[in-house]
Amino acid sequence: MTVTIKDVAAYAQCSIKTVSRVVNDESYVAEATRLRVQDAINALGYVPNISARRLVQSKSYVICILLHEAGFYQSAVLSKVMDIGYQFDYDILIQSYFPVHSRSKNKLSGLIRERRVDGLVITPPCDVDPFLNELLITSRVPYVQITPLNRTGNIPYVTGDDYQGAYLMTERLILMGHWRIAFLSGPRNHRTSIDRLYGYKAALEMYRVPFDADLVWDSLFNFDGGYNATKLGMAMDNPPTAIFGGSDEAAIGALYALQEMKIPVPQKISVCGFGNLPQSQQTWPGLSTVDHPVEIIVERAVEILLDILANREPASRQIVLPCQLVMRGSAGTKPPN
Amino acid sequence: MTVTIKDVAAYAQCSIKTVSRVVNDESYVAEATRLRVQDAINALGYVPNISARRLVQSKSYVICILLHEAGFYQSAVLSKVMDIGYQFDYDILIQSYFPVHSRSKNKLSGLIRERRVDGLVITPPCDVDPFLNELLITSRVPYVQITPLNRTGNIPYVTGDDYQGAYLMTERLILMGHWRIAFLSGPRNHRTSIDRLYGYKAALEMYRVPFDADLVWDSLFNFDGGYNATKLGMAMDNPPTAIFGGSDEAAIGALYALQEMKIPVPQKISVCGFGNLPQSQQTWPGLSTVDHPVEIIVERAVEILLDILANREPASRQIVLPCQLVMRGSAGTKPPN
DNA sequence: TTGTATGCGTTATCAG
DNA sequence: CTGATAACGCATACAA
Repeated sequence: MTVTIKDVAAYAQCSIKTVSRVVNDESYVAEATRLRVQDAINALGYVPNISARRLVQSKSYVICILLHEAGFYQSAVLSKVMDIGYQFDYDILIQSYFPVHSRSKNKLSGLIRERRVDGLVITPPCDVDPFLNELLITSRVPYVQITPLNRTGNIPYVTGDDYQGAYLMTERLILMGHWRIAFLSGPRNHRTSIDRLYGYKAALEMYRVPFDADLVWDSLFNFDGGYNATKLGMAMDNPPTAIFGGSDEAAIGALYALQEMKIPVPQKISVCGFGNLPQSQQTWPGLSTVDHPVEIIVERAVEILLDILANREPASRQIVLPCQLVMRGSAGTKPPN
Repeated sequence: MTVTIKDVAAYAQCSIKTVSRVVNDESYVAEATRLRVQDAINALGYVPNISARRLVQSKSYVICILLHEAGFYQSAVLSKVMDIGYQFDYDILIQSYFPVHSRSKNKLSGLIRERRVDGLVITPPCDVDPFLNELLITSRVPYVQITPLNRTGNIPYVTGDDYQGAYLMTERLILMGHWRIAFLSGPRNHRTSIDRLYGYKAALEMYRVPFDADLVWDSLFNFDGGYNATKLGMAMDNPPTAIFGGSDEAAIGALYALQEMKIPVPQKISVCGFGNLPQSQQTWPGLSTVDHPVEIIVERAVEILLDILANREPASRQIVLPCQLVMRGSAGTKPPN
């Protein structure tokens, strides 16, 4: 039925090992033999059986991208993954991981323990889950983390410089005259959220702008969170003249809330986000934001993983990429009182 | 090194076949033996080698979702895929397919011909590519299409009723007093685009609203297309009082253009989309749109594929799901002249 | 209810 | 440069 390496060998009148050599581009094959084998392969339409190769090499040639939930950030990650996926020899598996579902745990556990994947890229906030960490350690499967919580040890990771990005944006807002800047914060165990808050605080301090804890609004980094926080926060006695969303999603929620309250942006209040997700350039006004280089981060993470799998020492195992401001229409100078 | 079925058999003092039976939940195993084997498995930490199983069964236990590019629609598809992926025994591979890149072709070709995947879900507009079709036919790999161009033959597909959805929305706009309704059309070879245009035309006809070819604006179904078309179209002598975007993306582009031109929505002009993508509820005003049940479509498509792979006859092989209107703030009654 | 023997299609070893 | 042969770990007829 299916044509195997034996058939090719018979057709080309050589041993299967020689066919194998040709298929795998090994050296020490006479040119004449190589051509004869190539012909045989074409004539018979031979395609190597990947399962056999995997079995004998104990490799799956699959890497897994682990994602927590399906949000806009995750979509951006997946976009890039798709984009590069066809370029290398590994297949890319996507897997969601919800620690609360035991089925999800089992699935992932099987994936790793049965060696169905050679390595993983872990996206936040999967890395905070103890079960996953235990699994990764005990199974000794290689992995690279994206923006992980814990950056001690020798585990490879790639991340954007959230602290620096938040600092830059806060500084910019201050330079535009804003003194009362609300910050939409995210989940407490999310490293990204923590760093961005610190960056915000650091800039305030540097410019001697008093920090007001009442201006740190919990948003969970999503649309609804940003919306609710803004609705609530703008009702305070002394509302801010700028809102800095720790994530684009939250900032877009804030934008929506302000529209609903008929508070004009940026005339009355400025709004900024963090991420520079595709959505941020489609709002009106365009969302000023911090470019968090997701695409490069994903690319680097996959590169490192592939290096490790190939026993190459990666150029760098721990990468922190700088963020940049992207100013659009949603931020302006502080309005006169 | 690694513990195999033999080790378990030795430990449990039985044959490997018996271990195999226990592992695969086959009948005809004495309860006592089963327990002994279970103990051995636990004691030794045995995990079946998936590659060996795959080799001997000639199955990969992997299904592939084929996507064309990385847009918001694709993100919605992936979200759902992720959401259900951990529930079944197959691993999910995502693969992009750009017919113009030969590398992309090679990758896909290898994936299918090397039987690295047992089946595929094809999303639009991948299905219009002749190379892919040829590949799918000759390789005899099972697949299910989502919203395909060609619906003849016996190839399983799942789609939303684009014609009906567009009809409903156009009707609604007419009933709100609109007579001049622009339609943002998509790529000509995109079945979705064609059907939505027909639905639009049919409603106009039904209500005896004259069709004006100048009101069909090319948008490519994306943000930029919608933006450009609107900028251009609104400059005409007799501009429309409503814009019906054949896709949410295009409609969001239109919304942006109108904001930029300071034409108030919905006071001066109504805007509607098609898709009900997550983005459509985050614009201001909220985008009135047609709910295209992507999630259900994906779910059904995967179900059908799994049925086929398990040699079960699917409940239905060709499914057309109705669309529903979702009215939000962006559409209102026609303004007085 | 249990076991034996064989094959799946490669890659790897080591001798020619 | 080439080839015979042994793994790889499991499933499955076929026996017992």
